[in-house]
Amino acid sequence: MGIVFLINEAVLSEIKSIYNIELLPKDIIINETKSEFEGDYTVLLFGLIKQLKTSPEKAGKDLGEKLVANHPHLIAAFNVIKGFLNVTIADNKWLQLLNNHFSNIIYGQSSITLNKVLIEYSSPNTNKPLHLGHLRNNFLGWSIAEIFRASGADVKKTCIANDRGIHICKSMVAWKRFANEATPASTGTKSDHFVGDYYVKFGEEHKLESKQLVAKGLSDEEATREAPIMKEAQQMLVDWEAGKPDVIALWKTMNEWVYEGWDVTYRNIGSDFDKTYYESDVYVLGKEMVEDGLKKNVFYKKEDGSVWIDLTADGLDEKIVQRKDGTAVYITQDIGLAELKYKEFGADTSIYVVGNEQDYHFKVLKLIAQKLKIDGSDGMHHLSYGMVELPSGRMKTREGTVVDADEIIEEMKKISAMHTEELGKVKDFNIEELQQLYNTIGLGALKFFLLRVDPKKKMMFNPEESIDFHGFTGPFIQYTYARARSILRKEMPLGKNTTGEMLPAEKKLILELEKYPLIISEAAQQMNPSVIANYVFRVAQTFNSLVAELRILTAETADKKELRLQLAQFTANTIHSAMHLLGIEVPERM
RNA sequence: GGCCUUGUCGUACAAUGGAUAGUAUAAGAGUUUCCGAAGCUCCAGAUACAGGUUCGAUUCCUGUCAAGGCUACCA
Repeated sequence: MGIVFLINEAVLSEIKSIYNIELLPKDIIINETKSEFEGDYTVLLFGLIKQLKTSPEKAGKDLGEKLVANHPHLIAAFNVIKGFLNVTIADNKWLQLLNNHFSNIIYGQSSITLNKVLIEYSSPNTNKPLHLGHLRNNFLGWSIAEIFRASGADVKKTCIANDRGIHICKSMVAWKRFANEATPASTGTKSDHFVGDYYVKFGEEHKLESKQLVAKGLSDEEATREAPIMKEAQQMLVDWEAGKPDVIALWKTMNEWVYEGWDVTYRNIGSDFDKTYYESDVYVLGKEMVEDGLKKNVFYKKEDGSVWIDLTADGLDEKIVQRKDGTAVYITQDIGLAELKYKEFGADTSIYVVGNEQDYHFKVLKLIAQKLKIDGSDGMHHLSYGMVELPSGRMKTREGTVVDADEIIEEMKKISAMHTEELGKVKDFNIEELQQLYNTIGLGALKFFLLRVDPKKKMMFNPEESIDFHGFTGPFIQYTYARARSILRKEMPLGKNTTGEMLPAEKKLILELEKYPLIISEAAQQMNPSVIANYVFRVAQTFNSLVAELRILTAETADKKELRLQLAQFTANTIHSAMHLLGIEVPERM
């Protein structure tokens, strides 16, 4: 049991004995005591005084006295300032908690109800390589899965490859027009980048043709629609759905190129999936469900043959679910996929990790799923994350401001190599060990940078100065781990119980370490890895302060040495575990 | 225009309605005969604006201003 829980329990029982009032655990608010005040934890009394019919000062005094008298093993002292009851935890309690952690707790494992969670993440379009925004998605999805797993859930991960649609047709049209049968192999280009280059080419050509049409007197909007290359792409989508052999063949080839390139990137960043769905497979099911929805009168057909849903009663608009030419739109596949995923995984909670520009889309999707009575639709949850922005604003393919995933990863490794060589602490490493280390540090820096911010918020990425290796960063935490391990390589704790008074630095670290299980459940509840990132940083900081202030291997007494060795080990274990929840590895030396 | 999000030290990020609003960076001052200086210590510096709700508001509500997103028979 965590310390906060124990205090809560004690306060509840004393309130009952003094005032004869039964309160619930959630009625008691307990915070950490601010460092300027005496004490470890603070019970807030303001919210209680109405029910207790007394003043905050009186309630604090009465409660404090009872707590110390009746729970001496837990609470050693108290003081009351205004409506704040500050309590000091008994030194022996800290030691007991520490030892419990050593013997009982397996990190990252707790025993909440075992519910089934399905996480869909990554889900890129097959017309270009992955960029920085995808990385935020991938790191978030992977981390959330791990955090849920640590909270006791049965987690599966899926990916939907958006492998059909106008976007891939654009790359295909441009390739047909301009490539002259070139291939990734013939040009020596990473294959997903190769396909992406033609997507960019399409955009350039489209802009050119639109301009010409505007010169002929068309409006911007008309020109955009009527440009021959756009018409060509639209025709290709119709041909694709009709199964025209040469279109299908080209589509298969170009998609294969993209998958081949992604595989490399996914392996690099550690993304993995229990199952990958393909839009080209599931859109058919989606269309069947549109038929079904028409029969159920959930959808309706307009005169031109397009199919719609009217969501005005729910405060939203009318939304198209199938075009007049009979082809599927974006949301059609998601309707089919929702049904399919429930059939195959039966998850009560189904999380979609998708950017917040699709907030509306997912609101609509959930409503449609509920109206169609798709199983599990009530458990659908959009984990909506903010864009990664550059100092120049949003990343734009056309303006060439996209930060490419492969490039940034390479860049991070290079910087890691540079720093490592400068410090010269691992001169005995061989080439493979060095490569492994640069990979660990570089990816660690990148992942930590993207995960340390609340997912809901947009975040800034400044290529020049964003990725730092000092302060609130992955490498700082990795460094702290290596430092703790270095001490432990010299001597391991014996695992004995120790006695004696706690010094402030020791107590601070224990207080931090003791919270870990609580932090995991908070992160799971909020679906927010930044909770873990902030926590593990505080642990590292606190440990470093202790190391600077106190001696471990040459401690004043044998008991102090044992205690601090245990703290070093506990710190290392916690860092290792918490960083794993973020998908970040930690090196023994760096 | 309508709908949704977000405005916190120079910069990047924190703060279930609680004490003097934290942290990191950059700037300034220290700190290596002693367990790893990618560290540690000290020093400065911010809640867009105006109201409201209450014992108490960065947090909740309203308005103004600012930024971003959605408002496609794109995905």
